[in-house]
Amino acid sequence: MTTRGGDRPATPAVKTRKPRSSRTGRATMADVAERVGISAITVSRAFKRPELVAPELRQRILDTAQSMGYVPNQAASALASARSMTVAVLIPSMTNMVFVETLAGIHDMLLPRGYRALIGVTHYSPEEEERLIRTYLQFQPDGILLTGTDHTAVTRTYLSALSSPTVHMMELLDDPDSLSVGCSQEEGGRLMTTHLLERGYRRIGFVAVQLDPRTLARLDGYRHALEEAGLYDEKRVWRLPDPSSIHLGAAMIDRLMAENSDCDAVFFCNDDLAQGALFQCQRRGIRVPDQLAVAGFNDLPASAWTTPTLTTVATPRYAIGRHAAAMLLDLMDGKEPPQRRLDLGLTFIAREST
Amino acid sequence: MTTRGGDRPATPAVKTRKPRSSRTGRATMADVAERVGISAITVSRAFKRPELVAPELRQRILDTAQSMGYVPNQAASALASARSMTVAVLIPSMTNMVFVETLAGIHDMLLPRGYRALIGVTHYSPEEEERLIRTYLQFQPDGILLTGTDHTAVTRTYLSALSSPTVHMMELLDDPDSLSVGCSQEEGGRLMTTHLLERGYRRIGFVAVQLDPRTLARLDGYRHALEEAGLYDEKRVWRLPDPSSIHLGAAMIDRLMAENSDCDAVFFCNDDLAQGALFQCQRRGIRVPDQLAVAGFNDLPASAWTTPTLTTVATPRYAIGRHAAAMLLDLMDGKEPPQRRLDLGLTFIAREST
DNA sequence: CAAAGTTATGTTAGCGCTATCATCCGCGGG
DNA sequence: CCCGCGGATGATAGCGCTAACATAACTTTG
Repeated sequence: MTTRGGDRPATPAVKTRKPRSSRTGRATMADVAERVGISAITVSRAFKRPELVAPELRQRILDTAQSMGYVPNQAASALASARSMTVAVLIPSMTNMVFVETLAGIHDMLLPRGYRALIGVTHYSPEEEERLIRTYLQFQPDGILLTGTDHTAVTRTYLSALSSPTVHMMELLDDPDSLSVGCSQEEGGRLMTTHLLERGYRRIGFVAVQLDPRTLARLDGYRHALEEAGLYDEKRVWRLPDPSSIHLGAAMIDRLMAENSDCDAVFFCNDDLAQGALFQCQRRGIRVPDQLAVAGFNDLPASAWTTPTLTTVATPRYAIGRHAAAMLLDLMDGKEPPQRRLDLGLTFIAREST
Repeated sequence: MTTRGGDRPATPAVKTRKPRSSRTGRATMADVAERVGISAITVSRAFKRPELVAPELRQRILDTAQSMGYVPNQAASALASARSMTVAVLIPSMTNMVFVETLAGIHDMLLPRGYRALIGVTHYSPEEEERLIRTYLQFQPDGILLTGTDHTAVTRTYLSALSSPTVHMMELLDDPDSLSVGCSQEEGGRLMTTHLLERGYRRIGFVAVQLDPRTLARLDGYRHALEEAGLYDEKRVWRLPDPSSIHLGAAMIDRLMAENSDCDAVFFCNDDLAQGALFQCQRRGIRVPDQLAVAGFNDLPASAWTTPTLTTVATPRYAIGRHAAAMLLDLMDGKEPPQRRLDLGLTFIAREST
C-alpha cells in the first residue's frame, strides 16, 4: 500500500490521498509519514516512544517533521489516548506572592514530566472555584490541584464522581481518602502568639482580613494560645473581609489609634498588612517594638528589609507546590504516594519588630 | 434508527450500542442523546448554538446532561471544530507583579468570551520562549499573546508560518504587519531623567538589572536625556544581569558607597530595587532625597508607603493586558482591530524621594 | 534447523465531537 | 392543492491521532 524508499513518487498511491493539512493549513502526522515514506503510526512513535523506532529512521522523521513545520495536535492526541497531559491548578489569588511561589513549585515539578498546568484563579470564592472546575473539567485534566479544603458540595461531587487524582494544597486534611500537602496554619498562629507572650506582651491584638479558612485557622491558633494564658480578649480581634494589602495595614494602625486600643502588640494575619502597619508607625512616630510590637505571617521578601525588620512565620509554599505536584504525578502513574498527608512545617523568624 | 419518545426502550436499537462512556468512565454526548431520545448533534447544538434548539427540548437536554454529570470533551470539540478556545500567553516572570497584573487584564477580557489562557513563563529568555511556543502550539491555540519584541528567529518563523493571530504586549512595534499594545519604555526613562534634571540633580546614576529589552529602553531614555543636557557619564551606569529584587537594591546602595560614587540621584530601573535602596539608605542614615535622590519605575503598591515615598513612573499593565486581549479577540473573529499599534502612555508620579 | 522469541513497522478501528448536507413538518400564497 | 420556505432535527463523515493487534524480518536456542 505504501511505497517504501521511493524518493520521487512516480504514480499516485492507490487510495486517494487527502490534500496536505486540509483545514488548518498545518501539516499532519500523515503528511510527515507520506514524505518520509512510512506509515503515520511510526511518526507517532518517533515522538511518543522514540525507543521503539530505529535510530536512523527516527532521526529522519524528526528532521522531516521539523522541516515541514509539523506540530503534533494535542487535541487529537488527547482524544485518541485519553490523556490530556494537563493538570488543572486552582489558586485563590495571583497577586498574592504566596500562591505565585506555590505555582512555581508546581511548574518546576510538572513541566519536566511533560505535563502542563491550567491555572484558575478563584478569588477566594468556593462558588467561583466550582465554576472553574466545571470549565476546566472539559479539558479532561489528568489531575487536579486545589488550594485549601473549603469547597462547595457540587465541587466535591464532581471530584469524587470523576475520580481524577486530586491533591489539596496549603491546608492539611485528616480524611484518609484525601491527599494533602501543607502546613498547620493553626500552629503558625499559635507559634507567633506564644513568642509574643514570651517577649512579655500581654495585650496582643489580631488583625484578620480576607477571612479565608487559612486566616481563620491562624486566628484560632492565636485564640487558643491566649486562652491558655488567660489573656484572650475578643475586643482585640479585628475581622475584615477586604483583601490583604499594605494600604489596609496602614489604615489599621490609624484605626487602632483612633479607637484608643490598648494593644501592646498586634499580630497581622499577613506580611503585607504588617508591612503597611510598620510604614504607618514610622510615619506617625510610633516606636516599634517599644510602643507597639508588630508581627506578620508568610515572610515576604520585603519583610527582611523594613525598619524595623518584621518578625514573621515563613511558610514553605514553594515546597508545598513541588510536593503536591510530585504526589499528583505518583497518583497519575497509578502509584500510591509515600504519604497521603504531608506536613511541611513552618519556620518561625524572630526579627526586630517584636 | 433512533426510537423517538419511548421512555423505556423495549428492544435494543438496531445498531449495536457502545456501552456508556467506554474508556474514561465519563458520559458522552451520545449517552445524553440516547437518554433524551434524540441524536447527538442536537445535544451539541443545545450547548454551542442553543438558539437552534427548541427551548423546551433544550432545557430537557441541559437537565439530563447535568443529572448524568456530563462534561463536554474539549479535546474532541477542538479536533472536530478546529477551534481550541485557548490563547497562549507568554510572560517573562510570574514573581514580577507587573506581569501578573497584565495577566489579570488578559483574563478579565478573555474568560467572559469563553477563551482560556495557557500561561507560559519564559524567565526573560528568548530561547525558553521558543521552547514554550513549540510546546504550546501543540494545543493549537486560537491566538497568541507575547511579551516584548525580542524573539528568536525560529519563534518568528513559527509565528509567521502558522499565521495564528498574535499580539505583542508591553513594547510598541513599528512594523505594520505586527500588532502591539504597550507604552514607550524609552519615554519613561526620559521622563524620569528630565524630572531629576528639573529638580536640580546633575550627577544622576542609573541601575539596570535583568537587562531585558524594556530595561535597556529605559536606560536609552535616561542616556538620551542626559546627553541632551551634556551630563551623560558612563561611569554612573551600572548594568547587572541579576533579576530585580529588594535585596539587590539594598546591595547597590552599599556598592555606591563603597565605590565612593559621586551620584546625587539614582534612577533604578525597577521599583523593587528602588525600595531596597530606600530601606538601605534608612539603615545607613543616608538622607533621601537631600543626600541622595532615589527614583524607581513601575509604581508597585509599596512605593506609596516607603519612607520617604518613592518617585516613579506608573505603567498601565492591567490596561495593556485588557487591550491586547481585546485586540486578539478582534483578530480571532476575523475583524481588523481599530489600531494595530496602541500606545497606552505612562503616568509620572512625583513623590518624596526626589 | 524448526520453534520461539525480538525488533521494527504496518493495518485497522475508533476516541467524542461538529461541519455539512439532508430530511421532515407545518404553513401561506399562487 | 401544490409549491416553496423556514425552522427543527437527523445521518454521515471526518478532525488527527493512538491502542491494539497484525506482520515481517531477523535472532536466538535447544
